[in-house]
Amino acid sequence: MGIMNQFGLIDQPIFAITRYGKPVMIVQNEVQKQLRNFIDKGGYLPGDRLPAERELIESLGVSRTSLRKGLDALEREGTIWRHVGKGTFITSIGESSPAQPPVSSISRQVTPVQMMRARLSLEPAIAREAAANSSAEAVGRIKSCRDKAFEANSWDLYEIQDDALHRAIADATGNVLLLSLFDHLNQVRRAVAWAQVIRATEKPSRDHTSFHEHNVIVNAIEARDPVAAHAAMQAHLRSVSARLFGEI
Amino acid sequence: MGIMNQFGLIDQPIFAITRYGKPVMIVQNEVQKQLRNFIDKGGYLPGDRLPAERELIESLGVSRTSLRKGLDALEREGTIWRHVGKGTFITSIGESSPAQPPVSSISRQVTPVQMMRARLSLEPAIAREAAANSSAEAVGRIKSCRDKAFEANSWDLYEIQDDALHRAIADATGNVLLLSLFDHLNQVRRAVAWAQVIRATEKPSRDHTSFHEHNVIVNAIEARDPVAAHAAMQAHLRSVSARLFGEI
DNA sequence: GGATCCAACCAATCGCAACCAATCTTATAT
DNA sequence: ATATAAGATTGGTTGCGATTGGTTGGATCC
Repeated sequence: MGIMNQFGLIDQPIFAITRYGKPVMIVQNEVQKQLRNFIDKGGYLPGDRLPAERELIESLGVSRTSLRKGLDALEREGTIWRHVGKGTFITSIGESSPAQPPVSSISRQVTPVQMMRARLSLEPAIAREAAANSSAEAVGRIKSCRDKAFEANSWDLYEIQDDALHRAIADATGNVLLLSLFDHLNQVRRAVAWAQVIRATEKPSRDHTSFHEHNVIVNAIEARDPVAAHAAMQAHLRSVSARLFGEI
Repeated sequence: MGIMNQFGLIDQPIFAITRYGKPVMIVQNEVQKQLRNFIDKGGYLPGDRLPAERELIESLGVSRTSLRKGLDALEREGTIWRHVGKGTFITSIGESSPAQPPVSSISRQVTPVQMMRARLSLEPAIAREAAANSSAEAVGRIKSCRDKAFEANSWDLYEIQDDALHRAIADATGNVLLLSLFDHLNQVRRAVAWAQVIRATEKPSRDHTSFHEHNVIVNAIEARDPVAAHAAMQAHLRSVSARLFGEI
């Protein structure tokens, strides 16, 4: 390939001096013209794939070196787009798709213990932020959730309200990003819980330790005590963890 | 599945230049388009089961590899879900997740300070988990990243290597979910940083405080000292934060 | 001397086929 | 009738060969 400067390939002279002293734009590589023609006549639309280079050199009757020089120009210009192993494509507008792996894929790989450790990594910090930043209305919503969870008369309903409580806390941070992280975690948690442990362990004793723990958390947040909120949430999750696995 | 890079599947052109200024909405996986069409024409309703992959490749006339790539996209998008031994199903409304808002939306709403607080909420905990669980190979990768960051001779390159270092730490937790949370955070961070602060602040002093902080973190992880790792990461982020905002 | 051509090689990707593990179905034994 | 085992089906994974854009070095031509 040619020499690179900071803008790209140094390729053709931009202009030349005729014998009569009049500058003339050279504009294009001969091959470049052929390529443009080939694309137009061939009816290629945005997104379409051009023939492979090794085929093009036969269609156009040029060497691969100069073909690639022409393609380089077209790519620099933005007309085409190339990628090794795939081919050369007519440029089109696509969404930049960041493409996180789907939750189902994650939930398949993550073990219940890892899930618990992830919750322990994130949720106490969220409780701390909530204590530091929550508005009065947010605290009100949290307390409402706590009460509904307490009054829940079925195990399923309790889980729903427990979910809502934890999410209300994340919402109380006033930090969209933290809320988004919590939601992401929670989505995976639902998938994992559904597929694995929870249902296997005993469902009975809607023991009141969780309710007490909830109270400690909510009180710490209402008291705007970040350290206590962090500790309370950590204790709560450790308690849940202990019930599931018998330890951390 | 295709090869993953740190952003996801390598697939179609990420961006393109509209020479005529008119954006042309195109490009999904091609197969993805076919699949969407197939689902619509086939009258599949939420909860219905799609034909097996080995049948679909005949109906659509594509290879199983690329079919699965299309299905991956649809699953990530939430329109289908799959389970080994059962099949592929159209997502039913009940179990459809609340649809995470796209990264772009979040990055628009989140302030740099909130971003920093989110990092402070998650990354120290990740460092702790890394110290507790990292394998020897993982530590090696981390140290390699640290060295590359140290040797970076441009600010841009440093940022890239710094990114890689932090991600290597998240990877060292061995916890797919934590890694996924980190990636989610990082995606938003890139969008926010790009749009707002970072570039506005001074770029000069590649001061060595960050390098020293990196060393402290890496050493703590290598020493398998979770508490120290947590503290070191927290100190590092506080230091970065101080440089950006002048305080926490 | 510089551009061009050619051939060989590299690395990313794709298509294919075989294999794995979870699940469902069916047959068989008690 | 129920329980258990064997087989079939399904999504998930891996390895191989072919294809494709990217790169390099030497031969050739002006």
